[in-house]
Amino acid sequence: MSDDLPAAPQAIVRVAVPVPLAQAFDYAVPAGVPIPARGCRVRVPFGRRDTVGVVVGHAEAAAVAPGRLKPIGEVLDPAPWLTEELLGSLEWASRYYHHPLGEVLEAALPQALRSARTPPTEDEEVWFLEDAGRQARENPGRRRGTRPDRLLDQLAEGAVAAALLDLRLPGWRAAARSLRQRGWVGCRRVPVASAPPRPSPGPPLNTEQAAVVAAVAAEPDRFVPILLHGVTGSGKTEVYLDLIGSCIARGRQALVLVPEIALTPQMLRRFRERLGVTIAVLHSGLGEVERARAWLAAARGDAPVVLGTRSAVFVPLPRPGLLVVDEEHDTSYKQQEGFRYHARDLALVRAKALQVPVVLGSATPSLESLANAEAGRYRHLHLRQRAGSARPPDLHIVDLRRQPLQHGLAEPALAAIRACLDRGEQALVFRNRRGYAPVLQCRDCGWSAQCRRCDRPMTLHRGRSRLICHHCGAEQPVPPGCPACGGLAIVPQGHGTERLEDVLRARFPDVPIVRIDRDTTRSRRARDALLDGLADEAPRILVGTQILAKGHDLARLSLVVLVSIDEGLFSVDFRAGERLGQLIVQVAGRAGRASRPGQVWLQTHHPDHPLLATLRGGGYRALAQALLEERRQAQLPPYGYLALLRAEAEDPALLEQFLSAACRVRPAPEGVRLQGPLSAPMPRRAGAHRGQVIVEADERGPLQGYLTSWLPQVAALPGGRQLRWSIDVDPIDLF
DNA sequence: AGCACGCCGACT
DNA sequence: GTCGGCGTGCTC
Repeated sequence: MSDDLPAAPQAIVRVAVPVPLAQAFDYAVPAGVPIPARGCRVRVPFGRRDTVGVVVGHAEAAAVAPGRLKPIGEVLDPAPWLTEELLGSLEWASRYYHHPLGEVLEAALPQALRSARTPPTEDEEVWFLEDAGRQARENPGRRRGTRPDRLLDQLAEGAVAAALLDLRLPGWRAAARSLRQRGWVGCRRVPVASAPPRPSPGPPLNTEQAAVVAAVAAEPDRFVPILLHGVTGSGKTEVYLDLIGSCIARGRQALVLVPEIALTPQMLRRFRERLGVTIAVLHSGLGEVERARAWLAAARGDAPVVLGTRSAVFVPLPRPGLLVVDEEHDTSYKQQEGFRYHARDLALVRAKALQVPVVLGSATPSLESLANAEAGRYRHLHLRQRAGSARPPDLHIVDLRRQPLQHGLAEPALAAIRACLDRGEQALVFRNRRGYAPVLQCRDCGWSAQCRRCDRPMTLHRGRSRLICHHCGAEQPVPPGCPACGGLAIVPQGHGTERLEDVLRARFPDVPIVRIDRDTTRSRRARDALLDGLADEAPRILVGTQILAKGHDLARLSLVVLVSIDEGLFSVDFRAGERLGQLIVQVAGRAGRASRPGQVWLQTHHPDHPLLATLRGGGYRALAQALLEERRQAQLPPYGYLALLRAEAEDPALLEQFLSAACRVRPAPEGVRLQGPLSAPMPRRAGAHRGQVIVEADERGPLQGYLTSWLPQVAALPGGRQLRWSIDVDPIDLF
């Protein structure tokens, strides 16, 4: 009888596999195996190997001949870790950034979940002393110093996690086993995140801060995008903490994104102490196990607060309540290789899908966000009051054309530093170039040290006695004489942080000088020591790069000198002006956080540059207005839309051939323009020749439509395999 | 991306 | 005669 029944239709799942291919692949689900839901990881045979993919759909019939359909190997998750919302947002991102879904999913999952291994459990094994063990420790005749004895000592104060015992007492397990048989010790599993909420109250909010909190509280379960424009020192973090606190109180999860360098132990401690909950932390410095643990804690809904950098935007939030993007203008939110997403933009996409408020905070908002606020798409809320000192810093411009510049620092700036130190305060000398000198040049024949793989000057690092290329990392010894003419007059040109440190040491021998850049913070220990030292309030001079531009409150800092900003004034990059304005304002914000107003001294050969005049006259707001107007006229973002096809190859002819073929392969429709082939602003890097095609459009829709039809044709171009190419939607720079 | 297959140069 | 170069094709 049952033989006559039609065979049950075979279940087919559509699986995204981590390969650079746009399609998903169909697999059969063997009879008797429960059909995995969307978002479940499955092990599948793929070509001649096995890989882990994610179920992205179900199908009635396979897209390939039944004979080619393979069965899935194993269902790795009984229930999906990826929520439907996250999967949907990732599918959106895959389409928007034109990056294969399988690779997007690969980027979103922690490494530990990308393989078939079982994910680390979220509870941990802890060992404790039984009463019998406690009595045994009292026995005066016990043999001291043996492993079992030391284990008893370890546990005497209370239960200890197995992971910690691994560190403190290598080889403890054998001892633990025998002691457990005697009933002296025991072990159990406890959840990691079991700290009861014990929030401590923060300072009372001022009216502006309270207004922001009220705006979010009014509509907690809706997508409300808020641009929180708060000057440095206005207490944006207090607003976040208050919002997160009420989010937790409603039993919801908050996701907070911060730029990489802003996520310091100090910040984490502040969050922990104020919110009184365990914070799941996700950043690049984490080990894979810790990373997976934090991710899973969020995915299970156990972590009330997730704090992380760019890739934390991919964390599942089963109980979503609030998204925060701190320093939303920061370019480190844009991934610059592979899947080139923008975490801030994806936070907006997710907040909309999750129907929760999203707060974008910055003292210097991106022009994109300002335009969105102006167009009414975001709510624009302000924090104008600086806590403590009432006044913004005074801006002084040093005209380098009228100043003899012996040492990179002009006399007025040096005098200001002296005066600052004499007041018992601290000065910050900011220079966006590490190393001793950006160029090493022969005075006789004009030769300069160039990187032969990048065609760019190499930076002299005098402490290490090396010439280093900051683009590809190539190193050379410093030549004793000019390699071109044999002369001995090779001299360093320009000033990096290392040289400024020397200059300042000679000029201010009585004052401690602390240099903070990638070279002095290379090792973790050195970095922690330097950052801990920042709390010191004695008079001194800090010299450094970007690293000093944000984070840390430096209570006694009252003077900031920007050594040179001229590169930023005349860069070819259309975002250079915006970046420079943000940098000046952010660095200036370091000064005068205490009771005294700060001073900012800015050295330039172009004191009359309109950017500086606007910034001086009307601050960041005025500058942003002016820059937005320029962008509008040039049809550049946020009033135009860009995508960039980048390519690099060893052979310049191959590059040219590929890019011009890409320009011809499909004509751009009305409203979309192709520009190229162009050579990249840095035409050679690490030996590779680099070029690009710019795709411009007046609207997002036509740009997306064109990319969707164009890119498959670009991918099919002959020769595409001999070079590296990628597409960058909403590029952040044109390099 | 992997990983195979496949056709032409210098080696045990 | 093979080991091995990387061009091209495929992966449900």
